[in-house]
Amino acid sequence: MQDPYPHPEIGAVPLTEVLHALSDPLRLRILAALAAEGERGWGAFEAGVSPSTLSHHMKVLRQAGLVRHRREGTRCVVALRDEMAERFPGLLDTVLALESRTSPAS
Amino acid sequence: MQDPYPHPEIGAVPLTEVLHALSDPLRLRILAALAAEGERGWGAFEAGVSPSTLSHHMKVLRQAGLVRHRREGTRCVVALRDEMAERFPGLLDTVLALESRTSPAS
DNA sequence: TTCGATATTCGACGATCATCGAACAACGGG
DNA sequence: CCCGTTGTTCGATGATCGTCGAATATCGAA
Repeated sequence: MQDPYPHPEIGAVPLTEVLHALSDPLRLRILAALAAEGERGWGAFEAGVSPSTLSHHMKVLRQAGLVRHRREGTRCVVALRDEMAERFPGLLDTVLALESRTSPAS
Repeated sequence: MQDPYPHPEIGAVPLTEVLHALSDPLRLRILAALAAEGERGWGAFEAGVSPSTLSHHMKVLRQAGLVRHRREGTRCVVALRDEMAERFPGLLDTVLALESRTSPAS
């Protein structure tokens, strides 16, 4: 948990890396939660996996330019990174819309 | 090269499987070529990989419901599978549009 | 300064992936 | 019927992935 977190230059992220980051059910659920309810404390995710695994997925999302990590006191706040909508317009919106239609939010 | 080829029920394909199929540069180029010029003989792809590798990627695309393989005499014709636009509307269009903008067609 | 809460990093493990060459199967043409 | 063309399948190999527990780092609070 260092600060600052390494975030990639958004223009340097390849499309295929973003698509790969999106191709996992858990990561998709994380993004859907962020899109629905805004930013969120790291610990507030009920992922059903160990902390180390969750940390791994967060890192994949961060390196793909999809989320930003920010330190807030002793915790970590995760938020969608809005530059993604400029880098790849429509991509995240489309995928999340399809995801919610296919696997309905409880 | 058997006939008929096994094609999945389009409704049974998970979104994450499609996204995974899309997350490879070569597969993306194959789809872009099909979208740009319509169906195409298997052998007409200049993929820069061995036939067995190309066959593998074709299989991934087929199993993800993105393309259809059809036998035509002694050859094999590959085409985009249009049911994909009903299963996941806008997904392929969005991705291909972004791909062509990011890596310009020569 | 010591302690607990919070998240990352470090092996390790089995699974999947992208790639290749070799062997194989199916078909049309001689 | 034998051949060449056309893809697929079958190991094999090295890389990456998802997962975990243990160890570690950082910060606020006591």
